[in-house]
Order: sequence, then C-alpha cells, then structure tokens
Amino acid sequence: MTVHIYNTLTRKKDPFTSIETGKVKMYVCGMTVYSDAHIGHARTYVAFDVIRRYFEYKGYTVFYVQNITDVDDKIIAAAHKQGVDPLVYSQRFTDRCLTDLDTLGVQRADLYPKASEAIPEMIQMIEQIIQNGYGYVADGDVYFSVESFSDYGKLSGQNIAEMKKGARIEPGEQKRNPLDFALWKKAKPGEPVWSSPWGPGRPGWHIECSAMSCSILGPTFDIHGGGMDLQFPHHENEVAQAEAATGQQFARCWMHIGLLTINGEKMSKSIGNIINIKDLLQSWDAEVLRMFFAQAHYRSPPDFSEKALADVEKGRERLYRVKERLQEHAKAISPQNPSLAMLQETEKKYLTTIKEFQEEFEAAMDDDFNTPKAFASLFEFVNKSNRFFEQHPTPNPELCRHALGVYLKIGLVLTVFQPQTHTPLKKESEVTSVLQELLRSYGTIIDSPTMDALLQALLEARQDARKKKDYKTADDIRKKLESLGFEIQDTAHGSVWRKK
RNA sequence: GGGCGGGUAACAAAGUGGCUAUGUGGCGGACUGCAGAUCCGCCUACGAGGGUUCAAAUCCCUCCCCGCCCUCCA
Repeated sequence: MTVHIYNTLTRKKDPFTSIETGKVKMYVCGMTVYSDAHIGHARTYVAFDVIRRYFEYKGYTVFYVQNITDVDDKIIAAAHKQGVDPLVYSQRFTDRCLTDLDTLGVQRADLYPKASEAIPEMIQMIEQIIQNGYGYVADGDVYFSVESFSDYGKLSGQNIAEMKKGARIEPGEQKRNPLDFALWKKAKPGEPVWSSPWGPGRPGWHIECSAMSCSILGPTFDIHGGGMDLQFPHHENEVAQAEAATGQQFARCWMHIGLLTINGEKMSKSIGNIINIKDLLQSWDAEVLRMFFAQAHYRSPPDFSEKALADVEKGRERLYRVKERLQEHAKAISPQNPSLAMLQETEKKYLTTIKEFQEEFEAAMDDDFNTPKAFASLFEFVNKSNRFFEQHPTPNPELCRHALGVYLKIGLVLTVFQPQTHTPLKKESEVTSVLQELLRSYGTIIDSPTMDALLQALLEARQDARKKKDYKTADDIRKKLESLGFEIQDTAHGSVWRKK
C-alpha cells in the first residue's frame, strides 16, 4: 500500500509518490536557538521522527534536513542582554538544543544547515526574486511584493484582500503593501551584518528556509513540514519566495504538526508555562515522553499533563512485559520443535495474529500516519500474545523469535523499545549497595555481589520466609525491593523480579 | 471580521454508512498466603434538533459550544 498524507496545499489526503523512486526528501523547520529546547519542540520533532522512521520501515531512503535559525531578532536581543556576540550565543544554544533532543531519543536529521552559513544562497535567491519582478529595494531593505505573486495565500487559504484589513506597517518600514515582508534587512548597530548588493544587512526570517531547502534538496522536493503555527505567514512566504525565484513548484506536500497545549492551555511565555525537555527528563523517562507524543495523531494538538504521562507509563509497562515474555520464550531451546513448519494449532493461530498485527499497523500508518490506530494494533497484539501464552505456556521458540522480531521492529517505528538515552535516576552501583545492606540484615552475605546475584539471594530469603509462613518478612522484602524500583511477582515457577 | 480544526463512554483518543477500536481508571470473577502480573465479564459513547436510508457516531440541513492561526513562535 502507498502512504497517504494529508497535504495542507490540497487540503486532502494525497497518495504519496516521491520524486525520486525509493527516496524521500524532506525539510522540516527547525529551532530558533536562543534558549533550551522545550516540550513543544519535542512534540514536533518526535512527530517527524516517527514519520521518518515509518518511511524507512517502508524501505525508503530518507534525506531529512532540519534548519537551525541562528540569525534572528530574539537571538540578538538575548545575546545583547548577556553581552555576548549573537553568533557565539546561538552556537552555544544550537548544541544545547540538539543535545536536548538527543537525550529525548529523537533521531538526528541528516543535515542541520544554519542560516548564518547560507547567506550567499539567500542573497542569490533574493536577487533572482527581484530580477523576476517579485521583490523591490527600499533604502537598504528588500521586500517581497505579495500582490505581484498571484498564488500568494494558496497554502494557508488566505486571500490578500481580507488579510490587508488588519495589517499594519511598522514605523520605519517602507513597504508598498502592508503584507509585504522583508527579504533583507538593512544593518542596525549591534546586529550581525553581511554585505550584500543592497548594502550591509541581514536576511529576513523566511528567506533562509526557501534558500536552504532549494539549494540542498533542489527547487522541488517531496515534503516540507513544521509546526501548525508556521503555516502562516512563514510557510506561505517560503512558497512565495521559492516559486518566485525558481519558477518551479516548491515542496509537493506540506505537513503541519498540531501544537501542544499544557493542561488545556496554550504553551507560551506570557502564561509562563513553558516546560523544557531537560527539566521534564529529571522526573520522567524519555521513552514515556516520546510515547506520549507518538501516540497523539500528528495533526491533533495533544494536551500535556502529568496524568497523561502517568497513563502512558502504565501502558508502556504492558508493552515491556510482553517483550520480556517473548524474549524468554525465544531463548528456549527446543530440539523437538525447532521450525515453524511443526506448529500446533494454537501456534498456527498465533502466527496469523502476528501477520494481522503487521498488516493492521501498516494500514494505520499508511493512512496519514495514524499513530493512535497503530498503537491500538500494538496493544491488541499485546492482548492476543498474553492470551496465547495463557493457552500455550511453552510456545515454539522459533515462533517467538519471529513474533519478537516483528514486535520490536514495529515498536521502534513508534519510538518504543529504543535503548535508554540518558542515565537512569538511580545508578546501579547505588542500588547494589542498598541491596547488599538489605541482604545483610537478613543474615546473608554473598561473595560476588552483582545486582542480579543480590536480587536472587533476596528472593531466596523471601522464599524461605514464605515456606515458613512468615509472611511479614516476605512482604517486607517485597516492599523494600519495590521501593527500589523492582517489581516482584510470585508465579507458578517461583518468584521473579523485573525493573519497573 | 477572514482562514482552519474540533465536540466520542469516568479520563485520554481513533474510527467516519452495518462488524468488541485502543490506552488509563473503576467494579466483579479466576489464579494467589497476600500482592502483582495475566485471563474472563462488566462500567448509561458518539454536542442538540430535524432529515436521507432497510441501516447514521459516520451522509444532508439547522443550531449550540470549544480551540488554534491571521504579530515572534515547533
């Protein structure tokens, strides 16, 4: 099946065909680097990460470009406040912001072009725009003439006449039309400056994306995306600039990510409810956050709350339990039944379940990356697997290896089952020493105190207590282990522990 | 005012003409020393009112709410 994507340009789900067979070229508007990355950024980049992963799952080679805006009013203002050179300041935050996303476990884009390093490309594009009759110079500034570009408004569904009503010209600007926007801004004292055919100055905000995407991906490429808030004016202006300059269609498909709210409110500086990724990862696992975002449909605005994260975290537990059970069974050696060809009836049914799971997942994702539905198929597989284990306590290992393979592959597309990207709250050595202390209090000392060995010994101590019907002690050990983050389960085959 | 999206069970969130979505939570049962996990069963769903249809949460009409963008924003 082909992927269908809701295209902002056409306002419907279009079947996706890439320009170059087997290759997806996508450009996503990146961060303006003047403070740490926040969970709004996380929402958008996790969404595109999943989209990218699914394309790769489908066998595409994805070339993912995400720009860094390092020349901008806010950066300049923030840098001046601290008495730092704006470009030095933005360099510092470029690293910090990308590291924040790394910590979250978002896969890196292939390229992070910076505005400050693409000035020649921008100047060239502006010249082309002027030459084609869509831009004009006014006293060192260069503006894009909105009225001369007949397609203006096609992305955001706006029309110029309506927009003109509310628009204002800022004092000092020499626009012919209030909707015209700056391609190049005349130099002001204290701001980063580059020389240009129109005198010293710096680029306007919108031109960097048009220039960098066209120079890296070509005048026409597959997908351009960003947060919903960028649809107008940023993306509208990008289309106008690029198409005015090249005369060719710009991005073929536009994708916009629904903006995050926090406890029902818009996240903004004025409300003061901005949450940084760094801060949240102090108390929440990166995977829980990723899953929270991945579970929301990319075009809907998810509402962030501690309760929502807690719900996700519990659901994740069930995902992991099945993963662990499959791993256990996959490990088993069974010389009698080594191949899939010798399955029993219930096992054959489970084989069908695996196949259906995969088909449902793909159908969901092919339909405009419907991740809520994809997660539903994942959880359905969890339920069916549990039911299968119930009926079939010692399943064919080969079958389980197959199931595990599919399960992990799909999970990974949804950003689950990814190796931990940041240090867990309690370091293992700390936990080990606490366990050792605990074991000693029950009168046992072991030679090689690894965490596993200590836990095993504690479980044995607990087992002894249970045999003697000393449930007080048994419950005590369990409680203490639970407070250290271990879950203890008494099963028919004895007690087992797992990390929560 | 212009543009766009939405109102689904206790909460979150898919679906969009007939078939249990899913997750969390709650209740009851099985299992268990207890707990946990797991399984089984249950928990007044589709904003309101009309209409089309054998059949509507899903299509049409009217109405009522809510959010976002139009200024920098992922």
